[in-house]
Formats: sequence, structure tokens, C-alpha cells
Amino acid sequence: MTRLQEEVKRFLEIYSNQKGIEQQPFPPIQVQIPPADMPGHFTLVLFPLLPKLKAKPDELGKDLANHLMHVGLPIDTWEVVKGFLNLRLTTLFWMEQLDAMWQDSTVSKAPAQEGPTVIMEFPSPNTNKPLHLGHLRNIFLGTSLARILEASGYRVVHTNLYNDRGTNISKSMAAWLNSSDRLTPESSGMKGDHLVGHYYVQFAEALKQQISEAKAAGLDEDQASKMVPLAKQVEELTLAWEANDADVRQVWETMNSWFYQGAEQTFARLGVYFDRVYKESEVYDLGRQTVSRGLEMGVFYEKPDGSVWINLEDIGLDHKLVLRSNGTTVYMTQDLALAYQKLADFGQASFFDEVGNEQDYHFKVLFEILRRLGLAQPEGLYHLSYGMVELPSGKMKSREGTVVDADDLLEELKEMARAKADEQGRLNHLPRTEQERVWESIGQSALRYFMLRVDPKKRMVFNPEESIDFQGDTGPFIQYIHARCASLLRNAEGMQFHPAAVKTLDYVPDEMELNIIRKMQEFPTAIHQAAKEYSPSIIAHFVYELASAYSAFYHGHPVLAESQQNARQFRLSLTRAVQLHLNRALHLLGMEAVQQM
RNA sequence: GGUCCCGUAGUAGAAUGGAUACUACGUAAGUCUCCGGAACUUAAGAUACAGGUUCGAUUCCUGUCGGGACCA
Repeated sequence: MTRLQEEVKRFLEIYSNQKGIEQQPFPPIQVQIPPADMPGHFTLVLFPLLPKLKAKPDELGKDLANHLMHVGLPIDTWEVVKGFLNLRLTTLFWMEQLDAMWQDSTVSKAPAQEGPTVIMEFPSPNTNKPLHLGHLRNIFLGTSLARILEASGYRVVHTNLYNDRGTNISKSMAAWLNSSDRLTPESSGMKGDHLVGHYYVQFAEALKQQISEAKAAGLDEDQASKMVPLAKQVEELTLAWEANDADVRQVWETMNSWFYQGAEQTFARLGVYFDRVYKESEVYDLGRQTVSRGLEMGVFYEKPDGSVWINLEDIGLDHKLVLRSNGTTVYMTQDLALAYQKLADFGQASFFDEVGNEQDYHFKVLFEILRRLGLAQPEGLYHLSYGMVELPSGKMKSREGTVVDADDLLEELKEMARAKADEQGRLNHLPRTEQERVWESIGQSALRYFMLRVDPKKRMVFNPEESIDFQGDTGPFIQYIHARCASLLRNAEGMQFHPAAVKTLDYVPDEMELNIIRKMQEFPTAIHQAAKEYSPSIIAHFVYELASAYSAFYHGHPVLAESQQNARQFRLSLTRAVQLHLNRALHLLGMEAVQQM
């Protein structure tokens, strides 16, 4: 519809000249899709122009419509209603659109290999416990956004940062060292990341016990949590790690390797991959170099005690510490070092970090420092801040075991999909491995769609019993419509029917059929908007509306059973186009479309 | 003390400052001689409160109340 916009602009020039109004920047004309019960296909909002042009809406609308028709836009009818110019386009135009969709690159799957580079980083887990529901939201958002950005012409590099050192992993280590069994994945039969998490929880329980004993002995909360033997042990382990103690490093390496094995298994199940994996332990030392560079540039300053700071008062923040007086780095320092490392690895690029909104403040500071160090342009930095996932009982806490484990949940969803599929019995003829794939896809669709249809920054409450639905505005519904289309097209093949070029058909589609074409025609716009706003939910809404429109059409319109040949041809073509669009949109949401379910 | 995010039917969500606020679940009533009923049709039900800007405010601004996060 760029043509429409150009012609509107040209009209405004002519019109204002005629009226003797000086050329002035007009507000860009808004082209919108009118509400469903309005007659037009597109609507132009005239209000903003009226004062400047000193015109009445009816006259302006009439002149504009006449101009557009005069220059040959495919306008069938038009009318002005309350300052909106509604345009109805010709049937031929829509038929041509449908034919053009086959060639459209947005429907084909090849992502661009060129274009500006975006370095995405997610989900950046700690290595002391397995992935949970919050990581799943992170991963679903990240995978989907990566695909949406690729579809919009970016080259996306996937990176992940393992927070593999520090207090938390020391806790798991302490519990393992103190345990009598010292289990391994082999001896316990547990998935590695779950085993590490098991010790983490064990530590938390033991620590709690010691603290309450200490409190009973008269210490206050603060003292107790520092003085207790386990707390000291963790501190010692962390120091020993930093001092490169061989024994501690050995245990650390081993337990982390268990974690990686487990986490990688989950990533594989979710179809996540990384072009480059970073570890906090590896960028740890780089931090200090970063600090000295910042000092040379005058971005940081040193206090008499040797600690290094940055003054951010001029942007309404305070002074932030970047290096402690004892020379150890802080979280911020490591993120700065990581930025240097990424630039060295990938060259000039945008940073796109996906981290929960509890770290909004941290990222605000981090990005400001990166700018001052000249590492990035403001527009090249983006923090996708997403809301926490909570349970009806409140915030999830791994320490207390009140988390929804990612692996458990995925398994549960697959089981739900299996139960439903068994009830239908349509997959029975497939080999077991194929059935499993379908169950997995449907189960994941349910969860991915549930999380992606929501604005990323909103906090969400996940109720394990009630949240996942397979009916209505859900992933399985979209999959269902897709599978139906696929099934129809399979049957058509058996009957020797084929989709055809529709513009040559002697057939006039009805409103429902036209609506489906109109919907599909919005797809490229939806992708661009989703990329611009970093919001997969736009794709989710698009795909639901398309599926829903097709479903309504399907009930009243025979396709293969249609006796009139032109109608049949048209509907088959329409079905094929819908199937492609659903498939492509599901892909952008990180889902795999199934052929039957 | 400071900063940030969020308040839309019973529930979960949608709406670049645009038309009568759009869906789904649930509830109620219907549809099936037919290509996949995980479907379709219909009904009831909501913008926290008070101001302001605007031709027009769920959206922007100010304040109040409520929920959440972070910094010190």
C-alpha cells in the first residue's frame, strides 16, 4: 500500500496549491484497517488535515477519492464517514494479491544472511540449578525474536552467557562436599543439572537449620547468616576458587560439566542453539583491564581507597562502583568486559540482551557506561526486559523448591497432547517416533503461545492446573487449523485437484473469502511491526486471527465438495496460501507446524 | 528516601491518540446428511479513581489509590 500513501501525499501537494495554502509539512496520513463491520478495506483518517487545509471532511474526502481513482488505484467504491475516508478495493486487486503471495519472500523461509548484525544474548542461566519456567519464557521470547529479526533483514548471532562462578555455585559445591553420598549423574541416574540443583536446595536447607540454631543461641539474623559454619565454608570456597586452588577447581569443573550436559539436553529439546557461548569465569579477568581502560579515558575515577567508580549524577543516577578496593570485580565490570569480548568476536554490531525486568536498573547503568566508553551507539543497545513469571502462590524460589521445573513442565505438556491425540486416534497409523514428535510439538505450542501472546514486559501468573488450554486462542488451535489445511490439500492431491492462479478464474469471492486474503496481506506489516517493537505477541495475534477467519470460512464453504470448478480452484488456492502463512507464522513464534495431529 | 514497570468483564489477554473498547476461557443457548468437533453460531459481562491536553483519551500529562521490581 505504499502506492496509496504516495498518491495521498501528491494529492495533498496539489490540493494545498490550489487552495493557495503554503506548503507545510503535513502530518503523515494514516492508513488504517477499518473495524470489521465498516464497509471499506482501507481507511484514511482525515481529521488531522482538516485545520491546516481549512477543508470540510466531506469535500476533502471526495476530492481525495476522485484523485486516487483518477490515477488508477484499484478502488471499487468509497465513502466518507465522520472524517474517515473508507476505500473499497476491486475484487481483481485482491485476486492479484493472492497470486502474488506465492512469490512473497515473507512466506518463504530463507532468512537474510546479510544486513546489520545483532548480537542476542539469552537465556544466561546460573549453573547451580536447572532451568525453570522463567527461563522458558526467556527462551521462547528470544527464539521468536531472533527469527522475527532475521525475517526483517538482520543477521542474528545467538550467544549465551553462563554465570558459572561465585557464591551460588559454591553453595552447590559445599553441599556436595559435605554430603555422605557425593552422587554423580551416573550413580544417581539424575540429569546433571537437576543433580546440581538438588545439592543447591540441600545447602539452603542446611544453612537455614544452622541459622535458626545460631539465633536460638542469641545471635541476630544478620550476624547468624554470616557467622554460621556453612556461610564461612562458601566464602572459603569462593576465595579458594579465585586463588586457583586445584582441588576446588576440580570439583567446580566437574559439577559445572554435569550442569552443561543437562542444560544442553533441554536446549536441544527446545531447539535452541548458540553461535558462541561465554562463561563468566572466562571474562572475569578481563574486567580489570576494562577498568584501567576506563580510567585512562577519564570515564571512571579512583577513590583514595583504590576502589573505582563512575559518576552518573548528570543523568539522574548516582555513583556506581565498578571495582572494589580489594581489586575484585563486580557484576557490572564483567558485563563491560563481555561487551569488549563480543565486539572483538563479531565486529560492530548491536547488542540485544534479554534479561528479566528485575535488572532494568543494572542495564540502564551498563548501557550508559558502554556509551561513555565509546563501545556502542545508543540505538545499538537494547535490553528486552520481560516480566517475571510467578505462581499463584507467589514468586518462584529455587532455594525453597517452589519452582516449576522446565523439563517437568515440558514432559507434562507432551503428556497432555498425547492424551488428547489418543482420544482422537488420528495418529495411530504413524510410527511411534513420529507420534512423539507431534505430541512434543503440540505440547510446546501450547506453552509457547501462552507465553508469547502476552506483552513481554507484563508480569504473568502461571497456574499449572489452569493456564494451559488446547481450545480457543491457543497454540494447539492454530496447529489444528494448519493440520486441517494440510489434510485438505493431501486429499485434493488424491482427487487430482490443484491450486491455481486465481486472477484468471471467473469467480467472485464473498466477504469471508476476501477477508482471508486481506488478513494474509497484512502479514509483512505484522512482521515489521513485531521486529520494530520487539514483540512476538503481534505475530501471535495475527496468526490467531488468520486461523480463526479460515475456520469460520471452512464451516460454510465446501472446498473439495464444491461442484463448481472455479469456486473449488479458488478455495483450494486460498487454503494453500493460508497453510503457508500459518506455517510461516508458527515458525516465527518458534513452533514447528505439524501436518496432522 | 530515590528510580522503574503494571492496574481493561468472574479469569487470562488485545487495541501506531481514531469510529459502537476487540478476543479467548468460563457461563447460558444453539449448530453436525458435508472436506478433521482441538470446530462453528449467538447472548450476558470491563477501561481503578479525580483532574488536564485534544475535534477525539484505554493510550499522553498531573495527582490519588492498589500490585510488583530495583537502587541506596
